[in-house]
Amino acid sequence: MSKELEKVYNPSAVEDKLYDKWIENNYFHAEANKVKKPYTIVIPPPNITGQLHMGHALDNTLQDILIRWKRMQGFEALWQPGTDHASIATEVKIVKKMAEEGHTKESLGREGFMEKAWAWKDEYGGIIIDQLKKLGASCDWERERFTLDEGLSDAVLEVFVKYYDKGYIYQGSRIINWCPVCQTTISEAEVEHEEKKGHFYHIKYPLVGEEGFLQLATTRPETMLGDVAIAVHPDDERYQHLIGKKVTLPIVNKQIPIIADHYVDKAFGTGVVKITPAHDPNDFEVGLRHNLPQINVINDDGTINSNGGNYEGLDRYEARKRIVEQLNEENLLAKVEDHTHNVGTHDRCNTVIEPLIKQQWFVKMEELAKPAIAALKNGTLKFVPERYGKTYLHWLENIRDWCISRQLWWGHRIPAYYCKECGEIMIQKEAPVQCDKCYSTDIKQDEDSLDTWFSSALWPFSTLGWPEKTPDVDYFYPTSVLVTGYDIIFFWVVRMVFSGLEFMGEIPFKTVLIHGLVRDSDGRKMSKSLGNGIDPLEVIEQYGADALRFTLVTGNAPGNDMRFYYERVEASRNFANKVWNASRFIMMNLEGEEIKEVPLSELTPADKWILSKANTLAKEVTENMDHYDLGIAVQKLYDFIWEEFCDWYIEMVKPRLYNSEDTTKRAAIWTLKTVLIQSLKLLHPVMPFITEEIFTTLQDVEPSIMISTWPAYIDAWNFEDEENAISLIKEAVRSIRNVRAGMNVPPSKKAKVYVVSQDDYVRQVFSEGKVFFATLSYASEVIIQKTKDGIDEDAVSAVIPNASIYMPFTELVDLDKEIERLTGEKEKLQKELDRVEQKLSNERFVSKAPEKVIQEEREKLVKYAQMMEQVQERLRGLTK
RNA sequence: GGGCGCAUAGCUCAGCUGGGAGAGCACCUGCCUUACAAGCAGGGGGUCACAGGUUCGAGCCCUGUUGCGCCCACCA
Repeated sequence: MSKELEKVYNPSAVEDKLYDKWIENNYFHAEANKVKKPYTIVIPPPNITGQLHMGHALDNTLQDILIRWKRMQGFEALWQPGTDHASIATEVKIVKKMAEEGHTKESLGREGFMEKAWAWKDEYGGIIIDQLKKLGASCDWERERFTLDEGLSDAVLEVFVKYYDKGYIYQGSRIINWCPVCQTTISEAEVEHEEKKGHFYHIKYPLVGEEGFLQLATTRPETMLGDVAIAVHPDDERYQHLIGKKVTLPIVNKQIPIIADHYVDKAFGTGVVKITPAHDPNDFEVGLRHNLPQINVINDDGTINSNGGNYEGLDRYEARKRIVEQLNEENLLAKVEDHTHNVGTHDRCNTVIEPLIKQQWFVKMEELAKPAIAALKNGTLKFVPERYGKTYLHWLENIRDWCISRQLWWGHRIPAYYCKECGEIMIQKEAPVQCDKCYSTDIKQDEDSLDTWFSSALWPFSTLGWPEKTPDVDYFYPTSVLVTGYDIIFFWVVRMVFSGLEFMGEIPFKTVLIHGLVRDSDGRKMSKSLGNGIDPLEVIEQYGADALRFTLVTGNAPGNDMRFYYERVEASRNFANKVWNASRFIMMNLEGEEIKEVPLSELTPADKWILSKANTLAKEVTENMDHYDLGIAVQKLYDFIWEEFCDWYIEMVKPRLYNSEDTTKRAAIWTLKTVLIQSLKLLHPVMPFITEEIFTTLQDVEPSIMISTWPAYIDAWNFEDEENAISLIKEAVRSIRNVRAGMNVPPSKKAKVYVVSQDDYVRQVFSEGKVFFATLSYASEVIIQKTKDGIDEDAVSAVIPNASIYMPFTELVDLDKEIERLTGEKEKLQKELDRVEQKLSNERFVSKAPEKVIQEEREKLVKYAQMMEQVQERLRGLTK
């Protein structure tokens, strides 16, 4: 009845099978359950345009680890999945595909377009979900949502109307960021500032009514077509006499006033600034202060409009070139300098954005930001690592109103209805049949749609059914933790927090776990344009999902970027294989019987030692996970399983397994199995597949490791004495191996090993561990005695605290080499002794350091002195 | 201009509230020991960027310096 595993772990042979099993058994499903405590994570909804990349792999691995862990801990663990319609990103793709089919948005019209768009969603929207499944994500797929589905759209309308009624949403003509390629507005957060090389054009504006010029510099000469003034600082002595006078605007040949405004920096350039309210955010403000006209000279597509006179129809950059030429011809161009400056670009398409004045919808942020700021300051909301709280605060404290309207079709259409008769604006969830005011039925809905983040801001509660009062909302909200990259704190985290506070009265999550970027092996960002991205699916195919997951959480602290390279994946894969083979070994030795509980009293010191270590491990791993120190937790698991369990315990136990007469054999088998299961459970959240495969093969009692119980610390498993005893034997084994290796003695060459100690306890420890001590130290025989009587003078020796070890080799040993080795040992010990003695003779140390630390130093002193004595004695014996 | 982070072994990185410097990979030596050569045993290798300070004690705390990196910001 004992089962067997394949010789080498083959992930692709088991992963899909196990995932299907989990799904079939509904293990991922969570429901409001009053008996249990909820633990909730909402997935950062991937774009339906997306393919799984390393960033997703990391983000979702972290979430899956937390969810699987909490599920095992007995929480009702919900991982809420779904996807985002990603309005602009998706619309771009849809339009592109339509173009290939010979269609445009205009030719299809809004309805036709939406049909195509939904078809596109049906075809591609599920790809990334399938990819997440390959990773092992234990989302509750029954609950999968989409930001444009009915319920979530209802939430969006509800929120829009409530904000509007409260006066938080308003429509206004403001200067906004316009993308001439995407032909839509974008929010502040979507503008990326790139340092670009450009020019500084110094232009002379002739004074009106007197000789001379005012010289100023600009990086965008084409905007001068829309200049309405030039400004100087009110206190600038150079220009005092000119304030209130006029200059002639070159090219346009129009007189514009010279005004004074504090916005101008006297020290920068000539201290003179051209004012173009329609195309610069600062100038816009200046224009408002001075009641200046706004002259728009740029069309939506980035060409010059009819206000640009001869330049009408030219692209903004062509116009720039020609305007500079004309200025030069007219001797009004003083000079052109090279100049690198920050240029705002659209984060989606990299186009230089154009500030334009347009009628748009905005969310007033001041009041909404206040509670979100307070939540962080009073500690209800926490960031891990903490420093990202500062990023969050800084953004909120300087927040500007949020431009939410987009000139796109793929998204939530703004629920604003205009009466064509009287111009009344009606904001309501359902389209009105007639005008509230004049009862006309000639009503038109606003053409614009909402920023995609408007709907994802509601994700933590809209996915649970809000605005309906569902039991799920009650039970699962607020969620427990949000896992995301630092790059979307502004876009998403901030907006979820203020939305949650506003509509639910509670923060949407207690903790935000921030992770960094996965970079390539040279530290570069993985990107499509560089072509340096690594496909997680390929890694999974080649090494297994567990190896990928393990790699992504190893050797990394929260919030830090990491480099991805295959050597690390190989190391993870090797670890998986190690676990696999250790399990295989144990199963081979189960002897086909179900091992019944063995009383702890029947365990040998070695058994108790590993059990005690496994017990401590459970405690520490749990603590580390509590603090989101997953990297540390994983490191501990790795060390324990590979070193303590495989390299030491399994080797210790072999002689007992191979000896059918050994009375402690059953205890060994029980311990092997118990510790293995404990290790598998602790490892399961990180490596779900391999642990499940082994767990279910190993035993028939429990159907799945993922619904088994997370190991708790057990007092009865704490064996301090045995830990000390085994660590003494380990030290002896290590020093014997060290000595043998130093003399090039092959393992096949066995030797008698004498353990000499005056200490009764030490002799007892070795005598209890005699059998495995012999194997591990390549001994033909182990003799434990109180004195060195009868031991060959030429025997090679090793020293451990309170005992000397002698190995008489039958062949000639190089005595000089032995003396050299012992001398080296002596020097090392002397150094340690000096250090400890110096410390202990320092009065201030003895009087100020904690008692525990002092005691430790004293113990070291005794130990080293004792070892020193043995080494010296040994040296005397050899050199006389 | 403001904020934040990083600088630890040849490489990539851990190092929790300060108490004798760690891992993986690479390197050197020896092993096909009946779980695993994707392995076993042993080993070399670090003025923890620099300079001060606090402390009995600093990789860790404070100040400053240098070099990288990121974020934010309206200097035309």
